[in-house]
Amino acid sequence: MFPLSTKRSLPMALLRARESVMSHFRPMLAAHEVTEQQWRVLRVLDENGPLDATQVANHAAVLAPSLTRIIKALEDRRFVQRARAEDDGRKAVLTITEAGSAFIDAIAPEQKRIYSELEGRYGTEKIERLLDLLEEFSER
Amino acid sequence: MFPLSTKRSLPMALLRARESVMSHFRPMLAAHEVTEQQWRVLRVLDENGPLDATQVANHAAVLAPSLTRIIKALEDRRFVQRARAEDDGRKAVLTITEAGSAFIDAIAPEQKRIYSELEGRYGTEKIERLLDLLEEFSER
DNA sequence: GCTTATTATTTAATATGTTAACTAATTAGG
DNA sequence: CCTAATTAGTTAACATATTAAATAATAAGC
Repeated sequence: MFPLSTKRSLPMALLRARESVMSHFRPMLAAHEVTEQQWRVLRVLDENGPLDATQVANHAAVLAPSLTRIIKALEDRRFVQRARAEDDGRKAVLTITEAGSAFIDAIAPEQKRIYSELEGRYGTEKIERLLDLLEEFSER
Repeated sequence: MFPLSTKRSLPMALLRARESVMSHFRPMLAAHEVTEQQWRVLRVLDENGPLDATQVANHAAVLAPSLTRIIKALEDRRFVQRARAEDDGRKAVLTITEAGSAFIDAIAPEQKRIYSELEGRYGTEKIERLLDLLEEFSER
């Protein structure tokens, strides 16, 4: 009934599809010397304004320990600033800098071009269908 | 047109869904002290008989450098044996041992139970639909 | 046959994933 | 208030991801 073979395994299918999709973006990221996760974190901060670390971790789908290291790297490049929340001394409020925003603006066109290429290859409708399905499988 | 926001990003949606699905299997793997990747490699060898390293890497969706370490770990537990291919001295032929097969047989029921639970939650049809879509997005 | 290119695997270096433990700050209960 | 529990973030330890370089064996071309 449920062969559970590696050929039709949900975790592996998700892994393969992700690897396949990411392969299109990787050269772009490498050319600009950012990792995939650093890029995600930066975009989250650019789109959603200042957030505390926990919120960034959730939005960018990285774990807290990874985020600590990622923020460190982004601070070194002056793309992100860190501050303590006034109302809660435990929280670290993260803000993207001008340089960070400029960096995103410089890369965004490339990213859009690649995404458009994917839409051309698979069709917008199919991608939407996949996104909808994936969302259903994503409990938070 | 193409917001490309992190909210509707294909790579992130795939990541989240995978994380969500894996969260159901992780406790099982931890209880038996295998990593997800070791488990994948072991199953590939169990299902497809002796294979060389490159084939295993492809089937299990791990990169060659990772496979080297994974095989090392599986050898230490006597779950896998390594040998040189007679016809090609570069190839490493990998074989699952009796202990390795027994290990899989011991865990497989748990794995099936968890998978059935997922099928109950999302419906077999929806899972099949997702698997089909994911396969389309997986160029090799 | 000898050099060159290719292939299979390993090693190295850096970054992240994952779990657990730890620190500091805040909140809850009595 | 004061202690216990919770929360936010960091650190630690180990495994994997990723890219590049190294090693060894085979194949190709002349």
